[in-house]
Amino acid sequence: MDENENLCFERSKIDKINDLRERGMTVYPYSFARNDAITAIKDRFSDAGHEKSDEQVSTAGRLYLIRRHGKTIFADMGDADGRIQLYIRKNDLGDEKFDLFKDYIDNGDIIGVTGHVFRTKMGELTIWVDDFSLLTKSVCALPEKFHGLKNVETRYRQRYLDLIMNEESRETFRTRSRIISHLRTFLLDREFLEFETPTLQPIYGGANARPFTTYHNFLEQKLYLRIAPELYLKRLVVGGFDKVFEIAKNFRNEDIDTNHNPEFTMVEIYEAYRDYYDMMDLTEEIIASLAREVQGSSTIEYEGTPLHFERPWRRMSMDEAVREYAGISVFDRTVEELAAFAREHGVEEYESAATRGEFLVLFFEHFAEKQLIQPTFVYDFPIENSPLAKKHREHEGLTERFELFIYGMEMANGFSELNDPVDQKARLELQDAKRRRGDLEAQMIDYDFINALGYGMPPTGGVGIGIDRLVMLLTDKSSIKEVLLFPQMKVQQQESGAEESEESVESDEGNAA
RNA sequence: GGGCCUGUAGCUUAGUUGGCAGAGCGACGGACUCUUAAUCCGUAGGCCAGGGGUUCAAGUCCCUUCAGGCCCGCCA
Repeated sequence: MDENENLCFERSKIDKINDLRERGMTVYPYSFARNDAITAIKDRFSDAGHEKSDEQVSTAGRLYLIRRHGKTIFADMGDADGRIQLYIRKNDLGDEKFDLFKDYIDNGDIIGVTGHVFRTKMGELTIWVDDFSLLTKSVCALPEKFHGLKNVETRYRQRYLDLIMNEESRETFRTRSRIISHLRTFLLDREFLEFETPTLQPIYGGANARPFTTYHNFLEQKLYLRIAPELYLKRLVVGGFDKVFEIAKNFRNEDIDTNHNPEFTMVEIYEAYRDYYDMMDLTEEIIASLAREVQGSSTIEYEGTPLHFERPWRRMSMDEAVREYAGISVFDRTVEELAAFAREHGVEEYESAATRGEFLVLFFEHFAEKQLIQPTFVYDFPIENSPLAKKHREHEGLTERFELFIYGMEMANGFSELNDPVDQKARLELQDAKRRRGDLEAQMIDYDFINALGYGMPPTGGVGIGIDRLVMLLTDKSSIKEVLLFPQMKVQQQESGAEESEESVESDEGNAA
């Protein structure tokens, strides 16, 4: 083995494979007639006694723990959902077959077995093996059998190993799958249509964030990975699909931490003839339903804190939240008074705030956000940083926008969608001006989107729910990396060979010029 | 961007005021027909993340680079 390749291959296991092939054996066969999953066998034979069952079973899986006892072997075999013990005797298999197992089968190998089920003297449900076949030889050593794989970095970088070794990790991702599946069913049952809109977008929008940039060689044009599907889904509402959703991977070129990964999953939902109150109701229903589905209860525990999902949830305007947690109402004060208040209380970045609306957001984030532990909707955001939300029906300077906070984390964001094309044009022009002044996260103007609104979008409510954070909440994980199968990690430096040459990847900037 | 912490064999890890780098599992060889972290005997396996320094002597102290974790800031 070339040591520069940094492979986990083990000499002794490669040697075994060569021996087996010399003896005419197939080390990597094509299929196996597996009749039962392990959990099915355990269920079916739960009341088995010490006598072998009449019925023969056939199952397959990975060997986790082989215990050799001379002419007898015990082994634990596991598949996706369970483990079961195997009992193998020389008397039953014959010398040749038994020695084949004894000498050539290792922990980590995948085998198929046929046999009968019984319970050992110690009470363990076990397959008394009549015959086995090697289905896949593992050439890399499994981590330690008792402590398993603990190293966090390895668990993220080699998730397959994490999944092989850690049932807790498998359980987390099973739950993630169930959450997405249940979410989809929930919406389909309510006659929403699921669509897929472009991930590669010539103009990005729908959120304030820095994009990833790429280039299409044939079209000879710059493209962006979407930061949100919002503007495309609203085009569908214009087109007449009045209940739509997309479970979308979004991409944001920003920092990575325990709550952020450059690519993440969000469900965005739009329903015509609804407003933001309706979308709060819908969000509440969805998340409460998911909690019940996953935890079997409307109360879950997150980092030791019970969170209550029974409806209705607390709702407060941003102004109310600031009045309660900061003890000040921005609408009763001058901007100068607000700046003084901010300085007194150590509010970061207050120098750039010039309007009551901006102070409202600053104070909310500084005083209130982290305190919103139980599910809480905060609504009526200032117009300054909500360019896609409809103006408030009563309050000047505010929009009909809400966010949902749980355990201080932002979980969802929704609006009464802005459908006045003239207003939308003006708001995006404002964003564009900010962008041109160097605000890297301000939005571009998508004139085609404005034209779509020009044809008329019915009054519409929309909401986006962050799926990764929801999975964190429902699986009690404190890092987003624990709920992403393959979190983004920095590429590890290769031992630099002399022939190392940069693939001639064309740089975005160069091509975009 | 700031702070704190971590990196020792394939895995899990010990390593004292600086004094020969140790164990368990796994691997390899052997014994063992109801074990289950099986047990018992033996063998091999380490550039202590990389680089530099202090010292008679560095896993240990200092500087630096890399990777990772946690917290803060920033950000939907």
